[in-house]
Amino acid sequence: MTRDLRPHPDTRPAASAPWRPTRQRTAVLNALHGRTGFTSAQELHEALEADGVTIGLTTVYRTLHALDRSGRVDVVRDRTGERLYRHRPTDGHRHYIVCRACGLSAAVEAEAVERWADEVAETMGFAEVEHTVELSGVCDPCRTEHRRTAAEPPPPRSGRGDRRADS
Amino acid sequence: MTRDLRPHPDTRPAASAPWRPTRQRTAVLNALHGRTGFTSAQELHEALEADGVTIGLTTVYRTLHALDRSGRVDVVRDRTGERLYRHRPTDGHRHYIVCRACGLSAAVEAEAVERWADEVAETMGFAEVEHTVELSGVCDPCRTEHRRTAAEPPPPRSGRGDRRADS
DNA sequence: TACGGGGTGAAAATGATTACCATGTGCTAC
DNA sequence: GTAGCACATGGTAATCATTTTCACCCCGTA
Repeated sequence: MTRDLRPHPDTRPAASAPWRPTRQRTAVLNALHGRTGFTSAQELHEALEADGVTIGLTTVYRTLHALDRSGRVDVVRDRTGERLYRHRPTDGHRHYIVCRACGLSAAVEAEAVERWADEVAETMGFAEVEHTVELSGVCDPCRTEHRRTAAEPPPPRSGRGDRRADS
Repeated sequence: MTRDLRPHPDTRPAASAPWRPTRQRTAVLNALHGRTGFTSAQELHEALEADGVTIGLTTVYRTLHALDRSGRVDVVRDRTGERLYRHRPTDGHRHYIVCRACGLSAAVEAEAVERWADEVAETMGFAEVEHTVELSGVCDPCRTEHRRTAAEPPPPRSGRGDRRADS
């Protein structure tokens, strides 16, 4: 029926466990810093293996989870529901707009939304409110390119997260 | 790797096809109107079968898809990524806040977010911008109940979407 | 050296969603 | 009413990201 939502026992103990910077964890972290856009766990795993890093997919997922919990990465979901990760460039909660065609991601100012979420929570009498805001669209370059190559969809430029328009 | 994002050929033709109100489609629609909260396709299917309606899971998914495309239902994703559907009470794009404990859902005023999204789209040079806003929390009743029954998590009151605090 | 607590990862399991495809059903023209 | 056709249906088999399992490794410490 519904997937069990309780934190699964596999990752839960880490809540209080010390963070040991193992070879694999460091590799994941580095890989995340290397890429500037959003990346899926699977992509990350492939990239690591391609770079000669021996690491299990399980470990990638586990590490990404841990990073998420400790707020060191941002997570979005693409339209298929797949989770995409990205190292959090600065502190604090960030939101992004992602190009559906090329994966370009750009941080956006979301103060307004944060305030709105808090407000809603209060007026509705909800506690422990979490919010997810996902913005997607087609960036300018992709749009113009698309106009040129009428028929085919714009070729994904260089993987999902290899470009950026941050800062 | 990444799931194929193209609209799959199985449902695509319906884009221009007429909407035939078949027994199954009517049943799905009725079931959606009967429930006031968000419901997963699987839950809906179970409920229908329980009500004596013979219908394939495939058809439920297909119908929900069609309703989504035509804007007759709202869709959110729970934290596992599962899609939850709900009939759209009025016209226009609506946003909700959903209780993680009991499934209670309430429509919230989201003008602010809409405006913000449009603004962001424009300043970032993105077109065809879509936004997803998901708010979840713990509603007041669940909170008090939880305080009383210390240990166990608050018992899901009556299925994911059987309560509401709309209007 | 034995022990113990993370960590790791291959393989199997899970579970929502889709694809396939043979069959059904309701119009419409004749 | 019946043939033809386009849309619909639904069982079953994939897909596919993510989890779980569990045996094993690594490393600091007693």
